[in-house]
Amino acid sequence: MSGARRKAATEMSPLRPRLRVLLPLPLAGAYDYRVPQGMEPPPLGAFVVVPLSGRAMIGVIWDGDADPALPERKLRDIEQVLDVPPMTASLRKFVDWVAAYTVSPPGAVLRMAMSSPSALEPPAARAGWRLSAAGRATLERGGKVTPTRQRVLEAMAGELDGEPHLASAIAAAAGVSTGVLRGMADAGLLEPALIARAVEFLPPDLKRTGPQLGEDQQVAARAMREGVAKGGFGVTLLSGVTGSGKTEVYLEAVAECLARGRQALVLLPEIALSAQWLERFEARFGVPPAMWHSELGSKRRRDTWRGVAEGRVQALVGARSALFLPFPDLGLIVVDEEHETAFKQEEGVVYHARDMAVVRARLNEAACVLVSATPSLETLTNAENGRYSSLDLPNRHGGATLPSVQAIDQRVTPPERGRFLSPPLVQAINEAIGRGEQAMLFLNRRGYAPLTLCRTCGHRMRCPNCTAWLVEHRIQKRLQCHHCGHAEPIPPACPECGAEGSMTPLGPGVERVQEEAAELFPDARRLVMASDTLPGPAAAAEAARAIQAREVDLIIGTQIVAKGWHFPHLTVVGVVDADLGLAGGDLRAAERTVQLLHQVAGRAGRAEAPGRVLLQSWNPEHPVMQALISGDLAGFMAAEADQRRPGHWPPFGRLAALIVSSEDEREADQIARDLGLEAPGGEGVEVLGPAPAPLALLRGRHRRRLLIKVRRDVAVQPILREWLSRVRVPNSVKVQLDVDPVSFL
DNA sequence: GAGCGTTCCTAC
DNA sequence: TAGGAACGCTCA
Repeated sequence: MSGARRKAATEMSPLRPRLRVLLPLPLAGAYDYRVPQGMEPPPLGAFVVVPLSGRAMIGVIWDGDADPALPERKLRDIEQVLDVPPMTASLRKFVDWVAAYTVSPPGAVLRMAMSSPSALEPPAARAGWRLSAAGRATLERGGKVTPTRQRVLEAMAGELDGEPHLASAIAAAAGVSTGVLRGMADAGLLEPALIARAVEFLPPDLKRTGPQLGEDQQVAARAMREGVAKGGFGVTLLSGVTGSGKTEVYLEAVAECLARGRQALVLLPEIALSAQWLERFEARFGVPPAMWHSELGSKRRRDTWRGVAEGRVQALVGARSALFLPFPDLGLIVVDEEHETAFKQEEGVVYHARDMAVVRARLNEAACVLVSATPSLETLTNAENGRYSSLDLPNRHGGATLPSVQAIDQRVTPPERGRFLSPPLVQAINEAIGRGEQAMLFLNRRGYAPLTLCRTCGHRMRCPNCTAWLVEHRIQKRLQCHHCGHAEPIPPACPECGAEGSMTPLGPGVERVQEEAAELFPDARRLVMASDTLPGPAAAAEAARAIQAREVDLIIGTQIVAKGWHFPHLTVVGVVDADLGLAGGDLRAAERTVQLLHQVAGRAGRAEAPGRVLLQSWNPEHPVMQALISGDLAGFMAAEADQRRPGHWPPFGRLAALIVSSEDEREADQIARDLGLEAPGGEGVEVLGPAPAPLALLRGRHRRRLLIKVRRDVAVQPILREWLSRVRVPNSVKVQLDVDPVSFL
């Protein structure tokens, strides 16, 4: 090319590089932008500000080639490259992977990885002062200043490193009052400057050794450390009975990971209830870990996001959304209570944090540890076929024994009419309290009564927006819907027939059990633990403290009492309605009931005093009750596997749900039918439905469900994409996809 | 996700 | 026929 032609080319077609930018919006893919003249092309993963229909938006430089066919006139310039570490290749891959797996737009997944719009703004700055050019010159050339001013100049150049500092800090360093600084600023010796405020995240102390481990624990901890030390990807199932000290074992894996200079992430199902977990972390490492959950304030959120991105956060504990944080070098992911359904995100991008944790670990060449006393069948199956390695702690730590579990047959020793606690359970509680020990009543139902009914006409109080009964909450004096938040006062008369004083609560909730307990055990100090009586982490922590300090005799709680608490003086646990979770034809109803009740039972008898668990059941022969009584959970899970295997039910096949919803019932029906008519078929593919969802009406939307079941070796995502592309869905109808559904409501 | 043009309904 | 709400398209 001649010099003249080259010149013409640059002048006539000012072709500047095009880059793909993924925006945190539910768009089909990345958009192309131009690198403006004079801008160094930002690297892959850089956070950039770009215009989108006139507005400025933050996006990320994404992998792949820009579309050369896109006309030049459509392109806009990248406006700015943000001063944030670029998103790593492994996180970008993870975003793409999750989008493909969940059949969601990649931008919707990216939004989770950007967490909060403010996370990317420059860190908060405070106003301070630094030496001006004049001040510096005065100092260097020995200009004429008063001795106090001279001291300030010297201090700022010397011990304060020439950096901007708060007025108070400068005054203290120079031994003058801040008034001197004001005068110097007026004289032009100082100038205002912002102090970048990087929040400190205290590094975990790796020299501490933590509590003494038992023999089993030491063996498991060593294996775990070795797994982390050898580096690379690998998944380990850490199982063990409640109270066997699994947490201390995996904290050793965390220690090993940190010692190798890599970051560690621990996912908990509900971080708000984890006060005791935080204490254990602090006991091991001397400092609290960084935390990530939905209730973080925007400032803390931004600081933590930055701290993670800049590698200043070494260990972080968080809820499922922490999986999308920008760790530059993640070496370990621990998923504690891996069987918990709280790891499933049910709205927006529908994903299972436990499964995605395994994926992120693989993409990061990191170790992954799944922890549970009652592992899910999915995880057990992966361990059995060798995809995961496994470690088991078969004994309780410190010589404590497992509680004995018995059923109380409600047909033989029923509670009195209108009561819910049977005589044997009442007696056991009385005995425990009499010995100065603690007892617990568990009922997985909030409120006073799950149903309010008119004795005259049979009218039942239902939610106007959902297929659900209204639950009486006597403390708030209201009827509430647990699905949409609808609430109304308790009617004095039947809204249907007008009968006065005819409305009757039916069935028990924790509030009603507490009322009965107040009559039966009037001298016992009682505490109700439910999500509405313990509104925040502080309240939960205080409750745990009061229980440990023996300020409580009887705990009455919903499922939040099942979460890994350590109550050393608790010896008797009564399950008010052990059959509760078994109703309904849910695929995992039995598995989940065993897991929940086993976790509840595990609260009993931790220290020297042996524990006793009593299950009130109308069907004590049920395999679930038998598994709990015998303690043979492995046998139960094996039987569960045998039931699911032949029909290719998960984990031996894959499910995906399509939930069609619309405010207009006929429209929802129509689209569900259309989808049914276009249902894919073929080898190893089966479609069930459409059928009205169990929650046929939710928040005012009518819902229909279809379920597709495919053999394990068939990829369901391409089938789903193709299926949806064949049906025209109006905007008023939403089709929500749920790959690997956990809930069938 | 938000702005904007189009369409359809309603009030005058 | 003007005004306004509802809808849905598009953004590079």
